Amino acid sequence: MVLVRMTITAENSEGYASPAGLVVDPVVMTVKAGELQVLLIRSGDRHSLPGGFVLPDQSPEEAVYSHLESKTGVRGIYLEQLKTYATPGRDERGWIPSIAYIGLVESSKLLAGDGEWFSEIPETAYGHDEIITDAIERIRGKVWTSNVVRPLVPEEFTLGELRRVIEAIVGTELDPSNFTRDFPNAGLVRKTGNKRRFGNGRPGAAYRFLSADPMWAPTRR
Amino acid sequence: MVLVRMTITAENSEGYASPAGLVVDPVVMTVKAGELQVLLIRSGDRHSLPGGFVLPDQSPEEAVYSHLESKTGVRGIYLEQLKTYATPGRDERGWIPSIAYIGLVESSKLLAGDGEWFSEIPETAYGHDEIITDAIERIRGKVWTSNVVRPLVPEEFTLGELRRVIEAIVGTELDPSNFTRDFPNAGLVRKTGNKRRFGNGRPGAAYRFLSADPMWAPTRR
DNA sequence: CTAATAGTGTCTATCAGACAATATGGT
DNA sequence: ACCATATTGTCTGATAGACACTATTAG
Repeated sequence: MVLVRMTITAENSEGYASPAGLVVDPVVMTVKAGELQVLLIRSGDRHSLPGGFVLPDQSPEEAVYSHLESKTGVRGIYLEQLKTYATPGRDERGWIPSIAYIGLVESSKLLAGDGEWFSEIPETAYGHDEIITDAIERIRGKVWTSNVVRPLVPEEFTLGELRRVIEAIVGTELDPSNFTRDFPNAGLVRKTGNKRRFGNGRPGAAYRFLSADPMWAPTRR
Repeated sequence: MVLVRMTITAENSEGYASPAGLVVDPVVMTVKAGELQVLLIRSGDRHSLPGGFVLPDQSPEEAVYSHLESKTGVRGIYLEQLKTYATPGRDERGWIPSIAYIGLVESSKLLAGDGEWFSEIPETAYGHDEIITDAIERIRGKVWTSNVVRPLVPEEFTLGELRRVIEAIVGTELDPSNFTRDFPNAGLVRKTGNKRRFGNGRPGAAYRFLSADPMWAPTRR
């Protein structure tokens, strides 16, 4: 039995074969039910990242925000370039490099019905499972020294609230007292002066992230 | 006066405009004369990274090694993907995304006459100066916690020798005694038992990197 | 009362920066 | 003798992990 596939091809004005297209794929993650989850859309009988083709004269950033919004309703988030995947055969449609991006968003920001959150990665199209694995690794590395998790907590939050989110991302439990002592020293958050209740226990001091824009903790050598 | 340019275009078998090509650009750096230097080739009246087009059915990695070797004679090095640059207008030849790579190599490995080392970045073509800036930042971040600098020292080296190389990369002086005390603790090198002279002073213990393959220091949280 | 969350304190081990002092080679 | 490199040691302050203990709220 022979497997037949339709592949797209392309040729440039000099007569050489060229990529059939350029796609962008956002790996958008959230923390929901105490777990790190990834935003995927249905793609035939499998699932895929909510990306798509870049148009001529469009920057990859424009394209990735546009596909993400039209397919899932997620907008106004920060996406950072992760890596480009262009191994031959990765995309069965043809020679189509994919530039992957990462971002975090509150799970409630999902508006359109096409997107769904997954904590276990289902079968994916276009080799998207490798991209997701890389994305999780990258996000884990940035949690301690940058304000990446900001979109996952309210404007004001307690340190316990923040700790639960970080625990979900890194996948391990953290000592609450050490976390309260140490995290504020990273220079990413400040006390607001307000109190805030999280769960049933004693209300705690409310904190804010210093900046809504991407920011690294000071004093990394 | 109107500036006229030939631009390459492409169309795929579905009738849509597609990238005119895909290029790969290696940022190969060395330490020479106590300075971090970048390998560039002449490109008309400017300079550029020794990269080029990816062929159909070729992986970007194959392509980047092949262009690097044919243009500069540099071979057998490790290249790591840095970032992809695809802003419209970046490459005046047309819609041509560039996947950039980084690598380090001993300056003596340059064989072909087309390549040259630069410590000050000259005027570059195709927006390559931005790529070079990003590459330098990335390499500086990896020096402490990985064995990236291995290609820049002999098989066996003294800690002072290694320190000079790292100083050149990060651009600051390091305390010799603290460096000898601390660097071996990172778990990337081991004493060989031999002695080695570097410069005119007292001979020191010779060290080797544990692995020739890319490796991170253990115990990063 | 108990359970849940918040916060302080304490102890120890490790690490980083500054820097003194000594050791071993060349010229 | 003097310079360059190598190495050990010492001090101090910061940091991280483990963990005891207290504080404040809901139910």
